[in-house]
Amino acid sequence: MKHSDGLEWAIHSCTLLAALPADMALPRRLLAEFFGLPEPYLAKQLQKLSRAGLVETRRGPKGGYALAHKPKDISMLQLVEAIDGSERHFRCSELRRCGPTGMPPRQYPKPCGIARTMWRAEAAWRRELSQTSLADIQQLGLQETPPEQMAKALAWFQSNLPMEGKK
Amino acid sequence: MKHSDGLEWAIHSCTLLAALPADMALPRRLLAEFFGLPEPYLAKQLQKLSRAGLVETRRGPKGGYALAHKPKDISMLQLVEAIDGSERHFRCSELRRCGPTGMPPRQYPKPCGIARTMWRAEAAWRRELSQTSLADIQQLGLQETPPEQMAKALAWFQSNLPMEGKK
DNA sequence: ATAATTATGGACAATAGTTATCCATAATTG
DNA sequence: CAATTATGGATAACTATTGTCCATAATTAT
Repeated sequence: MKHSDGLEWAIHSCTLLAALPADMALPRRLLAEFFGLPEPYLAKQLQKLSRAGLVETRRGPKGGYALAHKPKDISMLQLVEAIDGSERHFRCSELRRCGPTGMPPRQYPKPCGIARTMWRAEAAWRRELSQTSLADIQQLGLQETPPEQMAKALAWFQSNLPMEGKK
Repeated sequence: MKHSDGLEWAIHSCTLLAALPADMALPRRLLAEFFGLPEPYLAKQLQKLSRAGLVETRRGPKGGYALAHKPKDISMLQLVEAIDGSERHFRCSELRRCGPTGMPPRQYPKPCGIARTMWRAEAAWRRELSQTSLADIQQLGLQETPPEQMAKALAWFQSNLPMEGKK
């Protein structure tokens, strides 16, 4: 019972994209290098974000990934569901219908109380996640990133970005 | 990202144990048969419950499993953690320290905002689970079990229980 | 047009986690 | 002593996650 590592990567990637100038796309090679992640697998996560409509992609030179919406309009829940799916974590296999005393389905109008209880807890979890936006995350990041790293990151991008480096 | 099937089995098993007379233990063979589950693997789940101190075990004839506490004193959270563990679902791999711009650990006094956000949501999930007891689950079960199944189950136990059947 | 850059999606392999079984052992009851 | 029952270790099958590679399609700049 754990989230995939890809989820963490995706959230960090989107937080970084959120800091980019509006019209700019970041190629995944740079994304992967910036975080020290395996590029081909990060690509899978970005594809999921793309299919979920959370990031836009542009092919070709000057292409890459960019947020499809403003940071305040992307919730953590959307990111989580894009990567880990939106299926419930607890699956009810209708154990009450199994075994020598089980009855046919129509005898059970409601989902079983155990499942309802587990699902209620999941709903509370989702509610929390839906109330935090990428803008909130970005805000936290800006507050907590050491100034030295901020400077280092800026410099790194300036010397690695496809355009500005060579201009 | 899903709970193990064993969790569902464990919760159902405990709900059944909750209905037993106080001094009675149910052998796992009967537990497995009642729900139509593979006995050796169910045994693993019961072992986890036992190690967590949620069920008591008695070996030998007339032995088996019984709740270690009153149903109202066992929370769903305890059951979930006994089976699926109490580790956080979201693991922070400190991505902010990775890559060409990462800084040494001491530069980051607090856990990263992304992790804190994910953990806040997990806390909400835990809170819900901790507020529901096995007694609540039992109550739901009693309300929702079709009367026919109740009768069938009673009869099944009477003819299969080690003692009363042969007396 | 052509060449270079970049994302896409499918196939595939390695690793880890879950599910499942078996057995020798220990404890208890009668 | 014999029967019953849980324990814990070893192991195997299965499934999901993690990770890589490649042919293809799209876009940009020259």
